[in-house]
Amino acid sequence: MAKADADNKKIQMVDIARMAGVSTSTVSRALNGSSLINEETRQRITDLAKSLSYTINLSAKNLRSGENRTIGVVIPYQDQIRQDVTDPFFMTMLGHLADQLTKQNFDLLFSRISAEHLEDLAQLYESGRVGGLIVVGQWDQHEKLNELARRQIPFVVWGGQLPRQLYCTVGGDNFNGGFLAANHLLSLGRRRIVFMGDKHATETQQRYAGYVQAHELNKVPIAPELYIPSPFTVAEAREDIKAFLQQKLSFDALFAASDLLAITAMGAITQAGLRIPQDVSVVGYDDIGMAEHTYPPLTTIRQPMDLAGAALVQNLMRVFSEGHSDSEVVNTDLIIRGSTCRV
Amino acid sequence: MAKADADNKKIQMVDIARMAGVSTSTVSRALNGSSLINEETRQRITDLAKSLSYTINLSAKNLRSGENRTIGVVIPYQDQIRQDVTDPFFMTMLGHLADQLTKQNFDLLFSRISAEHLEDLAQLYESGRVGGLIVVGQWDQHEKLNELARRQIPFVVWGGQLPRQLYCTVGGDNFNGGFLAANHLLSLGRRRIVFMGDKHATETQQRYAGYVQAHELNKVPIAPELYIPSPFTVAEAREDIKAFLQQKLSFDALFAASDLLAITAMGAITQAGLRIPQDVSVVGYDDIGMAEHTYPPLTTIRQPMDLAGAALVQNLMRVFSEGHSDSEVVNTDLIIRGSTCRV
DNA sequence: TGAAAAATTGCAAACGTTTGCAATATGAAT
DNA sequence: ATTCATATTGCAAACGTTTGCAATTTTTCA
Repeated sequence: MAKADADNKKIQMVDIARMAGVSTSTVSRALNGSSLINEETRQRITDLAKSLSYTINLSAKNLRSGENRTIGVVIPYQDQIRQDVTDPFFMTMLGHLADQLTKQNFDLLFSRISAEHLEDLAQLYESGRVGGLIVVGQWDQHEKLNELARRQIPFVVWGGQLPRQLYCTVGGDNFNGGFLAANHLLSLGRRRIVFMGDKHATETQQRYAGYVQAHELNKVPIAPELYIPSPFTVAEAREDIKAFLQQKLSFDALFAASDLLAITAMGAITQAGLRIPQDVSVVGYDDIGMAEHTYPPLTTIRQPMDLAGAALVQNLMRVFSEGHSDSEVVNTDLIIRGSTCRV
Repeated sequence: MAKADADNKKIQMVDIARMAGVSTSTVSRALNGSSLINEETRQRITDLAKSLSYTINLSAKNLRSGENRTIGVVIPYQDQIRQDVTDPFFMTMLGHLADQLTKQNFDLLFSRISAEHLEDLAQLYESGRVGGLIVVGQWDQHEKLNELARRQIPFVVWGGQLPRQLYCTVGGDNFNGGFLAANHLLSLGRRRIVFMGDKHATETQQRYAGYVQAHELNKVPIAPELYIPSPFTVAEAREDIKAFLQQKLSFDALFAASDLLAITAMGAITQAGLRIPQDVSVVGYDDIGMAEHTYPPLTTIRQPMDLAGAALVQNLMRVFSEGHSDSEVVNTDLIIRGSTCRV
């Protein structure tokens, strides 16, 4: 299976060496940019290699050198739902990570792993399959991640910072994001703002804290019934918000922990006969591509994904070289669109 | 960088062999399920390996055996836009592929490559990084893919079948999908159906052909001006449809080549003061998760992504073992929701 | 009981690189 | 010319597995 064809033998270092009239050592060094090699020789060899479209055998290289330029990227899924996390947010992140890693000459191994079994990540590293890991989404697995850190596995996490955290995270400023969203709504005169999201997830929790803080600063009390504990998946969210609407509670705004939730909510709200933004103003989170193109266009909190991807990779490199890296927070911005307006 | 720690030496076969009092050959065979090994011995060794949480070094294994259980998955991006393809469709596909590959004990190497430079895929294979490739999205690169097939690179493509195709594709029945969509609209009494999509892409082209066929069968002429040549990205789509609406052409339905386009179009149409579905009925393509939760919920063509992922993997295996595999078409279904109604 | 067959194991040579060290060639300094 | 430093190259031993073959043990059968 997937064996090299017997006939069409792949060209390798020894072939190049023979053709160039040098040893494989020289070829190896030339191709790796060693300073030991005569510049003219190097040129000759690299040209030859290129013209033969030689590609080095990575297994052999990794085996011998002990390095591994493959990074595992993991987007854990929630076990109960055993379903794809299709939020465009993740795809965007994945794209940026791929770009950054490629730029630094790393490969990206994509792995699906249950959030409940993050310990399986260790195996990915210990088998030599990957040289390090990037975990996108911390969910509520803080302890398991700490355990991995104790085992000296090199990894970084997209998520929020927590007390006594042994690993490096890069994340949006969730507190500030939550604050910006709620504060925006409050400043528009909204007073009964529904919060929608799963407070078990670290990031959502921090967004909620920002939401609370905005209320306090504006001296607006929070009605505890205005909370929809919806997870990140759309299917249940729809039911949750419908059930919420059934209760006929009075509310004039909604802040959702993701754009996907927000868009779903907008659908249900509109269907219930309420007008957006006049009756209910809505704010999302992430600024996924579609947010700009819904009707009305969605006001949301944007996280700079390109910077985030770069920061994740950079911090992982630091973990490699220094065994540790401080956590980092990237800015968040409020993007105001048509889904919010003054009362 | 990413080197194994010098102190905390990783356990390897020779260690297990020593502890079990056998040779590494025996350990290797035991762990690989060779029939040569005594059942009791195998049990002892596997238990030992598990208790030490031994993980085999893949580089060494691959190097020696010549196998490679890593599959490259490529979602080419359009060069001009040099931007993430964030359509949830791709993420869904990626998830299913990951599941299938994992189930068969393969790893998934995610690679970003420009659709214009598909030839770079060869290198991915020839360097031994991957044992085979899955290309998601054929776009308009038929010839380049044929060239790869000529070079004996084992790969399969998610996309449509074309004449004189040297490679294996798995795809939805795009013709039928287009037919179902248009026929549904026509049967509702719609007569001026806008088609939105990039006819350069093979798949879209075939959907268009189905759309044409439905018109012919229903003896409804197609107005050539009812075509919006929009690519798969949302940003431009928005402009395109706005420009279209400016023209004030009369139309009573819209069929978009992706749900993302359809949802974007719905936003613009609603904004222009037209009612969906009464004034304009809309049909999308893909049935992404959100389609059910827009307002109104989107009528669309569903492709069974789980089956598709499985079929892609299975066909790639066949390419491995037989050097070739016939192309395959998975069914498409019309999912009727609120965005379409009788005139 | 002995010989042949079958089952189980070990030896040692690969796999395609990298790299410490030795070897050679070149140039500089005496 | 000789010596010594420097620049460039090659030799050969790794890296951690797998696997053909030989070696050993056990079983079978006459």
